[in-house]
Amino acid sequence: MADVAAKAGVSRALVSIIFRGQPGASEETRQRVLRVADEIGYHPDSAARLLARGRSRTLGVMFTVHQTFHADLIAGIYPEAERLGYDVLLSAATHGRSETKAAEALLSHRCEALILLGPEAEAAYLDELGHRAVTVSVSRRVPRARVDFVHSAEGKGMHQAMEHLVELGHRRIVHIDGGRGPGSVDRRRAYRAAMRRHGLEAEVRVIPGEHTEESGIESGRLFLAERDRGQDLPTAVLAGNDRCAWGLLMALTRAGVDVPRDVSVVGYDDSHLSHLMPIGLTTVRQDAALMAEHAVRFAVERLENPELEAREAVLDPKLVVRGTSGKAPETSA
Amino acid sequence: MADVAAKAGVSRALVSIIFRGQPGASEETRQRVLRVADEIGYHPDSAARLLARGRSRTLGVMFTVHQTFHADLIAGIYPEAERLGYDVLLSAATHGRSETKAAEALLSHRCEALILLGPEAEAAYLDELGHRAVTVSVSRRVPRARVDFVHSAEGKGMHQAMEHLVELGHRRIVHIDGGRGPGSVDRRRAYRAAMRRHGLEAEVRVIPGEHTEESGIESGRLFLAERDRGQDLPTAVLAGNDRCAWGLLMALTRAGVDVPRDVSVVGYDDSHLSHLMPIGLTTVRQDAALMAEHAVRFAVERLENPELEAREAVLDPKLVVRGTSGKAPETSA
DNA sequence: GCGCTCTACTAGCGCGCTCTAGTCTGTGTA
DNA sequence: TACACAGACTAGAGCGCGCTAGTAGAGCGC
Repeated sequence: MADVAAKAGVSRALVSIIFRGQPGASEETRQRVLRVADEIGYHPDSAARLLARGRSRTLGVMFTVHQTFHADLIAGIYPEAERLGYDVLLSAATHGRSETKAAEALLSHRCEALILLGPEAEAAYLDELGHRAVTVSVSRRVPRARVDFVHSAEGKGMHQAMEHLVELGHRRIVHIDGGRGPGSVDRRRAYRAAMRRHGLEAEVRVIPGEHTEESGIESGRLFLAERDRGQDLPTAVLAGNDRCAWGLLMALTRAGVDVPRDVSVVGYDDSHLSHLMPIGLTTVRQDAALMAEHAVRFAVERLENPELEAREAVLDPKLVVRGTSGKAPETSA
Repeated sequence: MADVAAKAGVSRALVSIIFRGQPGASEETRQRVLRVADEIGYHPDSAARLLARGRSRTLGVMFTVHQTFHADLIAGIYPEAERLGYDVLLSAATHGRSETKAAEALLSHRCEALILLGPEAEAAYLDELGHRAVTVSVSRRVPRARVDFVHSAEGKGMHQAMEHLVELGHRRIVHIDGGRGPGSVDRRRAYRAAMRRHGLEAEVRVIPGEHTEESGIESGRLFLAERDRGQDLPTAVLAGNDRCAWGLLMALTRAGVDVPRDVSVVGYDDSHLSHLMPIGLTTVRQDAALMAEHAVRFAVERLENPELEAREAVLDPKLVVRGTSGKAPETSA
């Protein structure tokens, strides 16, 4: 920067002004300085800028690397952040890299706010994060923590899915839950409530699972093993999310079970994968772009007005009926 | 930091030493300072650290958000980077956020090296990046650019796949290519060479595509439309990558075409999705963990020894035979 | 001529840390 | 006793910017 200033015959301060796009420099000088900078190959150093300015205008996003729905969310976060003049940095949690590490990395890189996509860490830790920086949790409710919360109305989504299945004549409806996964508790509860409402209390069955393909496959194997022992298959399965639904679909299909003739399968998320299945997946759609937008806006608004309380946005999900759900098999009535 | 120093009754310099884990502080003081820091909630500010140290020890990784193979690579990058004492920052290219933007973001956040996963930007731009920072390209060859290159031996992979198919009696083998996607050129070339070698020049057919599910679906539709017009289906298809193979599989399966009885399908990558298909995907395996390891090591080695020339690592891919490839239908001989 | 405002620009402090070049003890050695 | 030396610690410069407070000069009205 000093070199640019010297070569252009101005002070460093003016170069600074020009690179920040601030008024206070004549058009002529501006052009000259920019040209000189380009020749030298000068790019402002954001570490120094950050340090001097005290603000980074950077949002940190933590996600899970194989969670396809997160990819959809990320795609939605970038444009909104850019619109509001914020940078975005990503940090992934993977097998072998805890959420804690991912979050700390973002924080130490001076992200002003954290957007956590479906965090599974302990509530106490999330609350701590909420005190260290503006924090938004997507999909995972963290009660009593200083954390904004964006999610879809899990209850409504499950309700729609259940109505759909019951209308198709299903009674033996099983739910594979999402374990510690975000939204799981609410979905499980809504499933139970819906079953009860339809007088199907006796049929309630929740299989512990998680939001992975493997979990779906495992549940599928379980059903098949039960069938081989003479039990009936469920007529419909409400999976914890699309990935789980997919795994289940694979397991059933491989074993010659016809979906939806023998078993109906319903997912959750409507990640972009769900219409890329052998038959389109009936699923509960969460609008990723909209959720991302809300998350970014929550973060930015609280950054610009620290007085603000943590808020909650509930978006309406919508059942998307595709090919994996159909009439209940007659024999099962 | 000053607060910690004051409260612990030492100088800032000593606090710095302790937080860097350097020798030069007694165990007793060390404990005391750390305890005080914890009480105050002090975390070292990496922007300032970075500025003062002149080095960030941070690797920037650019990836494409929906490219599942990239997720596998990222999962491999973290542990290796951590082992070598480097931080990792992620920046995604998406629809609406160009690779240029993603890369510039990393650079302006002071990443010392860039690891580009399957970049599709112009070679000239990649070369420019190579001059601005240590740069490693994974999967995409950039001739004559100052960029390290990690990839698998595309030729060998395609060779194995072709031998496999020919052995199964296939002759009408079509290749859906990957367009501008990384490795496409080499794969296309290897496909042509293999066809020639087996005296199948007349059957050579390359369908322009890309590394997406959509591309696979489209190609599938094309084949089906041709069949409806009386043409024969190909007996085997070598897709550009797993995602493309998957899309193709979906399109064919939906139309009642049996894979592998009627058509064999072979993918490329062996992303973690490929064994999650209705029937396991026969595919050419690229070892993501190993590629990631090489990429990180290249970057770090060149950072610590700037004299080093850009290098190339070629890893041997390996055909993984699963369920989607089988004997050629007899009628097609 | 004066004071005023406005534009174009500059001086220099400070952001929070690292790092070099020390100082100050206490201990072993000739 | 004198001297070297290691260990524990500190002073203070400097990393590359942003920003506040300021100056110099042009233009204007009276």
